[in-house]
Amino acid sequence: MDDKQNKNSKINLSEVAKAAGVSKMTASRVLRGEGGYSKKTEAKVMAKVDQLGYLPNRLASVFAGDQNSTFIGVSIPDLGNEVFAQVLEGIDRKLGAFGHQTVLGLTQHAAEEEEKWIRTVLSWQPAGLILTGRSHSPRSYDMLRNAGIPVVEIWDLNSSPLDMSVGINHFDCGFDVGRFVISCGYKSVGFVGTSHDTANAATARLEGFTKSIEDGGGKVTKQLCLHDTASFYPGFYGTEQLLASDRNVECIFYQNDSMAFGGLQYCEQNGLDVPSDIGIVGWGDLAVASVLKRRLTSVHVSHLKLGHAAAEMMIARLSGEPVPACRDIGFHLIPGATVRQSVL
Amino acid sequence: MDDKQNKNSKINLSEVAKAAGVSKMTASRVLRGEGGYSKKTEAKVMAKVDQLGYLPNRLASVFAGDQNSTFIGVSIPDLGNEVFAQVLEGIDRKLGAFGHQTVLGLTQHAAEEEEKWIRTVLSWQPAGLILTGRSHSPRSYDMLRNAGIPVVEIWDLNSSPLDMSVGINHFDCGFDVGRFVISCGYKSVGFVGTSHDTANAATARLEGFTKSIEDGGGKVTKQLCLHDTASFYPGFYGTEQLLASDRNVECIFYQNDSMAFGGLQYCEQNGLDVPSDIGIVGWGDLAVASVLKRRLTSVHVSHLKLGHAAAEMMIARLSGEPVPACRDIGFHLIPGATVRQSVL
DNA sequence: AAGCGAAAAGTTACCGGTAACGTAAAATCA
DNA sequence: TGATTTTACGTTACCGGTAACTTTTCGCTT
Repeated sequence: MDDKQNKNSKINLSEVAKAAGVSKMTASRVLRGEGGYSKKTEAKVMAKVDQLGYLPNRLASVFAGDQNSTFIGVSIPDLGNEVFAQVLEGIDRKLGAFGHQTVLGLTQHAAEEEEKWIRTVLSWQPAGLILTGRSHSPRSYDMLRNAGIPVVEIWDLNSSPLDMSVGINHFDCGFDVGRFVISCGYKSVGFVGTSHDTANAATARLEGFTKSIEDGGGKVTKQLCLHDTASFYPGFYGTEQLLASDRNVECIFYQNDSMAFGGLQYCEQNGLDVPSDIGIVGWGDLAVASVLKRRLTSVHVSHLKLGHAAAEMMIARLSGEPVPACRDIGFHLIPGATVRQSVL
Repeated sequence: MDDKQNKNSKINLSEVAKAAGVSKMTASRVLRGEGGYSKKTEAKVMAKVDQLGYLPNRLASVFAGDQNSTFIGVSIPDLGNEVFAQVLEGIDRKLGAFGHQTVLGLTQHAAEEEEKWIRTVLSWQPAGLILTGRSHSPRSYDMLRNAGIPVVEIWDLNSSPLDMSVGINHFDCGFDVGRFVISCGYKSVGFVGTSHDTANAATARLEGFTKSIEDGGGKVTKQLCLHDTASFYPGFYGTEQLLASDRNVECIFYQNDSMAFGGLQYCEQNGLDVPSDIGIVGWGDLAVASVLKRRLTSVHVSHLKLGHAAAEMMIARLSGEPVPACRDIGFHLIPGATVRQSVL
């Protein structure tokens, strides 16, 4: 009953127009501020809009206008990783400021999940898509190409993106970290992360890291890829596992600072001094690092800025401005104090 | 040119039907699996769907069917607070599993932002709304009532919700924490948080806390509401500020564990022993607490479960099942080791 | 073979707006 | 004042699907 009444009370443009004594078209013009009507008419229509509490049906107008909607589909692997939460926040804030809406998709790092989500979200005629990661299923590629809408791939910089790409080069980043670790005199190092996906950015970092470690005469003796979120506790027990299987590791590179902090705690609670007994290197310059006594060796990346950049590229593209295909937002190494002093 | 071609290549149901040699309606029936067609026809249509890469236009079908969409609008204050990121993750995962899409809105704890977002998202004819918090602008209330769609208010349990409510009673929660703090023998206590909004859940916790502290003969001598996110560093400098203005505080209650950990770090780095010099109480049982040597005194709330519950209520309601107006997901106090031993 | 009912397919109208075009009224001009 | 332009508004058709109804086809019965 209540429901029925509500449905009845959901007034549309025709009713507003009728109430104001004008045609539907005139009311439409007034609402869009398109011009071509008198002040008097405008006042009449707006009065009725207020009085009746009219809310336009954007579904209908997008549909009618054959234009795209203001939806932007945004896919993010998971929100348990602080990094992605920040990226999403950056994207949504910027998009919102420009009148766009975020349709969220959590893909759990799985290409099939992403494909399912892409299919669904495309059926809503979004204005564009922002996807995390550069590897998609073949069908996803087909759908994305056919859709003919802007696509921004974020996170891992893609020199030949589907359309646009913004992020950093994770291989290079890992490489720089490795070189730095070598310069601190470490030879036998380990890695603790959670990515089990070869196309993943963290994997790219590990590859770059391994390369420069080996170039420098060292060795990544042990790498752990846990099936878990990249958060504190996996860093803790990952460290335990790694050290249990290889006691000679001198320095550990973690997927991010949260994990690194978990590792720090493990060491501290097990009588290992950082950095004299073991070196700890994080990634991302995350919030937790800001309160530690000893500056965590890490890599600064502005995740919020990454989100902003992605949204800006999308918006620029939608308004017809020329947009470069790739944008590198850069990173910089934070030497920190959780490794031995570098000779550099 | 590419664009034009893409637009042309965006085929619709009519074209599929024509290609398959059937009417639009028959093709529609096949795609919806509605029945009333032969196996042979089904095969013909599906073959063309695959061949042409047809993607249905959900905008049109929602519009035509006069049904609501599968969108659910979800408003969240911010993602810098781990708590809300978890809630959102819980909501989206559950909604996704039932074929719904999340349209995100970050309200920055501001009722006006929320109102703007509600207006926009309602124009997309969502199936329902999930809102964080129980206080909305008068216009928001009007719009929500007029929309005639299910609304779930999460976070702070609302005994007279707009429609449905799920969360915990934050006043009671704060009250329990206060009673526990009193039982540990503390008299002069402080609070560090970030909420400057009186209708906020954290404020409700503070009120409950203050009540029981005063009931127990103690006093909340200093309360700090920072204009910042409820994260690590604000906990750190908030503690510094609080102690600078009142050296006699024996125990501090924080808005969440992240802030509490920031406080812990401040104390440790400034020669204050926890718990002998000062007691630290967090809230939320967040990820960082899992790796600390000393169990952080806190309150466990399952944020993921809260998100699931909200989505479940929404889905149940949409499928016509009876749903209780309120659902309390509960909490429990974690005594921890960052306060003096309780006499309880 | 005619009759009948069910299954399969087609027709029409419509959802709520907007583009494109048409027309009446007001303003400007010769 | 009549012709011409401008402004203000109305009409019609359509976007891409689906509900409701109608028509055709087909198998089965007697």
